[in-house]
Amino acid sequence: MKQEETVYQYIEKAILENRMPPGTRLREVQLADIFGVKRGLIRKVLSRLTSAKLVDHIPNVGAQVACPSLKDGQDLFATRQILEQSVVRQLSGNLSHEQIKSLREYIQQEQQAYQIGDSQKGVGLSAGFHRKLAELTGNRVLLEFLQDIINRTPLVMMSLSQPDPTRACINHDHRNLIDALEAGDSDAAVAIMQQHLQQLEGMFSDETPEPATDLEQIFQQP
Amino acid sequence: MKQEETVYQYIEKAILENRMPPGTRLREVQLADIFGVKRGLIRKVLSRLTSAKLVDHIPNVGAQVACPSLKDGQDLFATRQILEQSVVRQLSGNLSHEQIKSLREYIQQEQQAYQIGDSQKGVGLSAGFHRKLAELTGNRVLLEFLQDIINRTPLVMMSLSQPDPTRACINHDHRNLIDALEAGDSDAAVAIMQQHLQQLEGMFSDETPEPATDLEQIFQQP
DNA sequence: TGGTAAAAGATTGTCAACAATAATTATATA
DNA sequence: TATATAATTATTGTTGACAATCTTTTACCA
Repeated sequence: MKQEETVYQYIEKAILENRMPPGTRLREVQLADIFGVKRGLIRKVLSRLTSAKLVDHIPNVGAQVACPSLKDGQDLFATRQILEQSVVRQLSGNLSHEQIKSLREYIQQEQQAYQIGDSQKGVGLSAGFHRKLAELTGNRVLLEFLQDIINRTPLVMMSLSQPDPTRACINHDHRNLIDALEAGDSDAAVAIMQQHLQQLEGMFSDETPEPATDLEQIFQQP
Repeated sequence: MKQEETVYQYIEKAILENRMPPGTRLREVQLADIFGVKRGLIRKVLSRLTSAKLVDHIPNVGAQVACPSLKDGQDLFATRQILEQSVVRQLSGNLSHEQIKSLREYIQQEQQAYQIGDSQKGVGLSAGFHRKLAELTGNRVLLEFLQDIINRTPLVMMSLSQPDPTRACINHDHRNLIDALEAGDSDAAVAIMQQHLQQLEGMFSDETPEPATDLEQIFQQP
């Protein structure tokens, strides 16, 4: 695979999984050494992460994991409501049996992950469920935007709320949502999504986590 | 001003104003010579324009002005409908007298530009009106997304429709929209926006314009 | 003539060395 | 000791030269 893409995904994953809390400094030479690549490649990756708003870049000082403000979080969730409510309204009553079946299988995986205590995997699958819904609309621009928002959400949660295993999506909601989509009850589907996201947003507080320092250790486990 | 920003805006403007039609090749050394900057700076700018989807980049071949497909255009407009309908619904009945007045002054400028035949300026102001609405929501994420969409729209129109001075926003719609916003008639406001965008989208065809070749000439006039 | 292969040219991609800037430490002084 | 200032170190930013790749031209042959 393309080297740049690999490095990008490693760092992105480490940020999304909160192994590098907001504020953690990302030094170019250090990252280059860790991944065994040239500094120029790291610069490109950090630049991309910056435009994805996962990283803050201060000229002549450097990059650090982004620290979204409370307002950033509120605006993100407000926009997410607009887009995801539209998604479920579009999908409601318009999914094939195969598509419904595929969604049900997906949330079963999700549930299993939580049951065996792998909340890390569960959170990832929960985010994946929302992406899957966006994919089903077939609208690539909408998918692109929602992907962007979904990726930014973990950082917002980390910046603004206590680390808490229950902060993930509620699997029960996902099941109810699929039922409503299958039944073609678009009002119910929209209402479920609205409450679902509101509940997530409700977990904000004003705690600020400590930045990480030991990057080598963080990238031990791929 | 920062050199990179200046160059970015020059090239962006040239693309948005259709001085470089879709498919026009953007050679690094040529652009570097034109703007009197190093090639590295041009590479950064082209990279940013690529992630803004105004430029297509083919590895080891180079950059060219993006050629959005018909589906790209449809998806873009569908997403624009979602976001802009939400904007006017939020704004309806929630604007101060000053804000309404500012909007009216704005479309007066717009109208004047069209009346004196400066359709170039008119198109720019029309796009600005839509951005202004997004700004008034106060939601920076929403603004960011809509800005992105508004910037991509001219390229879509150029790729998919005949160059046509009437392709711009209809000023009359903008006036009616402000009236509805002031009156707090959100349903009317949404309906106006819906029809307004639909009309714009209706101008698609399957013509493909010729790429430009003489970049020096294009950048004569800043 | 038409088509294929080699050579030449043009263009993008990468890198290592250097420059510029910021952060840290050491030093001097009241 | 506390503060200001200078020297040092660490880090990011830039550049020119070279490498890799693609495109065009040329030469050759059936």
